[in-house]
Amino acid sequence: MLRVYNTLSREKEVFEPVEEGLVKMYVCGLTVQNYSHIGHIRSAINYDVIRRYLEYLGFEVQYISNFTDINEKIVLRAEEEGITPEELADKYAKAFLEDIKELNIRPADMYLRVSENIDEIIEMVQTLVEKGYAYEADGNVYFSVESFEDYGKLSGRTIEDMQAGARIEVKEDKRHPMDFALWKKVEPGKGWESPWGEGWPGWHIECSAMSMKRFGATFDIHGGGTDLIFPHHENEIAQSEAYSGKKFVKYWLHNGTVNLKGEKMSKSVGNFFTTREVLKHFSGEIVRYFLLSRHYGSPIDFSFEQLEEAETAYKRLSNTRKQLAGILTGHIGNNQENKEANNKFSRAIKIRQEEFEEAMDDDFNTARTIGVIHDFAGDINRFINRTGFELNEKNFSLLNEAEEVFMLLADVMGLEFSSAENYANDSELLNSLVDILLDLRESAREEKDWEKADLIRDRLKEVGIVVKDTPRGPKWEISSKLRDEEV
RNA sequence: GGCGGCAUAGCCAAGUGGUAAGGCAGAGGACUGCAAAUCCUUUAUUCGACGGUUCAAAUCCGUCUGCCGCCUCCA
Repeated sequence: MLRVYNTLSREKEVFEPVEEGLVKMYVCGLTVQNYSHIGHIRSAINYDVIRRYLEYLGFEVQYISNFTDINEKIVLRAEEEGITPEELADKYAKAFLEDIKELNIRPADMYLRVSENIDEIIEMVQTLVEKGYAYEADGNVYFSVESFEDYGKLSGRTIEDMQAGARIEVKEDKRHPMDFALWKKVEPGKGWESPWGEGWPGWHIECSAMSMKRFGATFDIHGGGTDLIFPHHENEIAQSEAYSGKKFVKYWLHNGTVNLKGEKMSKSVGNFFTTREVLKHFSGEIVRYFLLSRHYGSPIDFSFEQLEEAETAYKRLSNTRKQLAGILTGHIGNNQENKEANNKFSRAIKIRQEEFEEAMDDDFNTARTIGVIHDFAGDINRFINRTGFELNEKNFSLLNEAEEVFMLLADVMGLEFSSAENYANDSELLNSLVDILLDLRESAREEKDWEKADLIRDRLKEVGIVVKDTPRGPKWEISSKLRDEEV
C-alpha cells in the first residue's frame, strides 16, 4: 500500500487517486532562461522515479510539466544574447530536453508553455475578478488574499504571521501587502492584449490555468521543490480553488533542494553547477544514482567528492549486472545441484523485491531502495561465486530470474547499470585493436615473458585502457580518468 | 521577528516504540607471475546535550545547543 507525504496535511497518507487506476500529475518545470542546474535535475529525476513506480504499481500516469517562457529575466537575457525572447526560451527548453535525456529522465507527456496558453489565463483572471477574488488597479490585476479563507493552508502560516516579518516592498496599488499579481501591466509592444490593457500573466497563474485546462479542476499530484511551497504553490491553491470552488490538488509533493557547502543552489546567488558542467565529469547514471541515494524530501549536499563516492558504489551494481549478463550467455554445464543454496537464493530474489516495494511504498524511499539493490547484488554475487561459473540448468534459470527482477527494480529507478559498457563499446575498431594487443599479451604471458606482458598493459594504461586479468581471461575498460579528460 | 525542517560511525545515509539498513573509506581474506580490477568477510552496547513517559525510546514529550530552509526570483 503506497503512502505519500502530503505537504498539505504534513502527514503520510494512503495514496488513492481521484479516478481509480489513473494518476494525473503536474510538476513545476523551469523558467527557460538558462541551462538547467543540478537542483532542477533533482526535481526532474525525483518525479520521474515517482512516475515510474506508479506505473510499476499498475497505474496509468498522465505527467505534465511546463516551461515558463515569459518573464522579465527572459527578456533581459535575450537582450544580452542578442536574440528574441522566443528564441531564447526555445534554446533553453531544447537544452533542458537534451539534459534530461542524458539522465534517462523520461520527458513529460506534455510541456505547457505560458505563451501558448494566454487565453486560458486571461479567462481565469477574468473569472476571479467577477467572483470578487481579484481586482484591477491601474492595468494590474491582483488576487486578494483576504478574500480566500484558507490562504496559508499549504505553508502553514497566517496572513498576520507573514506580514510581521515581510520584506517585500508594498506596491501602492495593492489593497493588502500580501496580495499577488495575476496580471502585470507591461510597456506597450511587449505583452499581450487583455481586458486590462497590455500585460503579462503573473508568475503563479500559469500553473493553475494550464494544469486545470488539461486535468480539470482537481488532480492528484502536484510536485516541485520545497522552495516553491511559498509563495508559488500557496498562491496556486488560492487562485485555483477560488476559481473552481473545488479542491485543486489531492497530494502536494515537494523535493528538497540541492545545496552547495550547506547553502541552497540558486540562480540568483550564483552558487550552482549546470547539468552540463557536471555531466562533463560524471555520466548521467552516476548523477542519478547519487541524487537518488537520499530521500527526496531532504536537502542534499552536492560535491564532486560525493559523486566520486557514488561512482564507486554504482560500479559495484553495474559489475553485478555485467557479470550476470556474461554468465547467462555462457554454456550450461552440469555441476552438482546444491538444493539448499538454490532455495536460499530463490527466496532471496522474492524477498528483495518485497523489500524494494516496501521501501518505495513508504513515500518513495529511494535511499532505502538503493540499500536493497546492494543487498540483492550481494546475493547474486555470492550465488555466482558458489557455482564457480559452471551453471547447471537450475542455476541458470535462477540467475535468469534474478536478472529479470534486478533489472525490473533498476528500471523503476531509471538506472541501467550499463554505462561502463557503453564507453567500452563505443567503437568497434577500438575493440578489435585492443583485442589484438591483449592476444599478444596473452601469448607473452604463456611464455612467461612478464616484461613484455607488463609493457603492453602499462602502455595501454597510459592511453586510458585498464586491463584486468580475470579467471575467465583478460577484460578491459576505459578508465574514468580518460573520460574526464576527453570532455 | 514569524513558520517549518534537520542533528545517527572517519564521511554519506536509512530507520519514527521492541533493541542500529546500505554505501564510501579502513581492516582481513580469495583470485593473480606481480598488479589492477573484482568478489567475500568485517567495522556504532549506540543515535547533538540534559530531563521525563514506558516493561521497552534513535524513535514519544519537555528544555537546551548547533545547523538549514521559507517569509523576495527560485526545482
